[in-house]
Amino acid sequence: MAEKQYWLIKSEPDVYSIDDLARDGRTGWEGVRNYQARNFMRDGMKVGDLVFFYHSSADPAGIAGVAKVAGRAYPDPSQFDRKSEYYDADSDPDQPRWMMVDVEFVEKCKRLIPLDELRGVKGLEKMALLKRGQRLSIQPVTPGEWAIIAKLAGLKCR
DNA sequence: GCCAACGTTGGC
DNA sequence: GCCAACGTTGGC
Repeated sequence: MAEKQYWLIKSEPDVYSIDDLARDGRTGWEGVRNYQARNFMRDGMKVGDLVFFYHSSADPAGIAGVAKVAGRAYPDPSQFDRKSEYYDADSDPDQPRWMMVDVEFVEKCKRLIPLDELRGVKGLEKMALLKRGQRLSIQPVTPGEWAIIAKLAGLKCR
């Protein structure tokens, strides 16, 4: 049994927020069109892995809650949907280019932890999210980083 | 294989 | 709305 891993996924709350996930319970994380992010979903994410739900392009941006990986990666159907904004004409149905996972709501932070605050927290100096110019929408989180943030956010799952 | 041009992300 | 940073594309 592989060690449980931790992740972070970004979402613009105007598009899909932690409250939306709480309402839906579970959702498909479709539309990821970046190879590195795809690889994390396809090769890294395992059922039960915990995921920080990060609000990007928000005021303030920050960590809003926790989800968990609900299933292994599967081909993202939106890549074959001509009407979808995520349609990819170059993706071969026999060898789908883009994958997605389902995520399940776990809990909401007692308070949102703003990006600005994270930058000042001891122990998070090397966190991927805080690196300059970091745009990756799916990132691994170390157990140490998880523990620090979970405590700050008053989360039950640590 | 290089790299300029272009498109996108996301903080501010 | 601006723009720095970055990923992708395509000409050569």
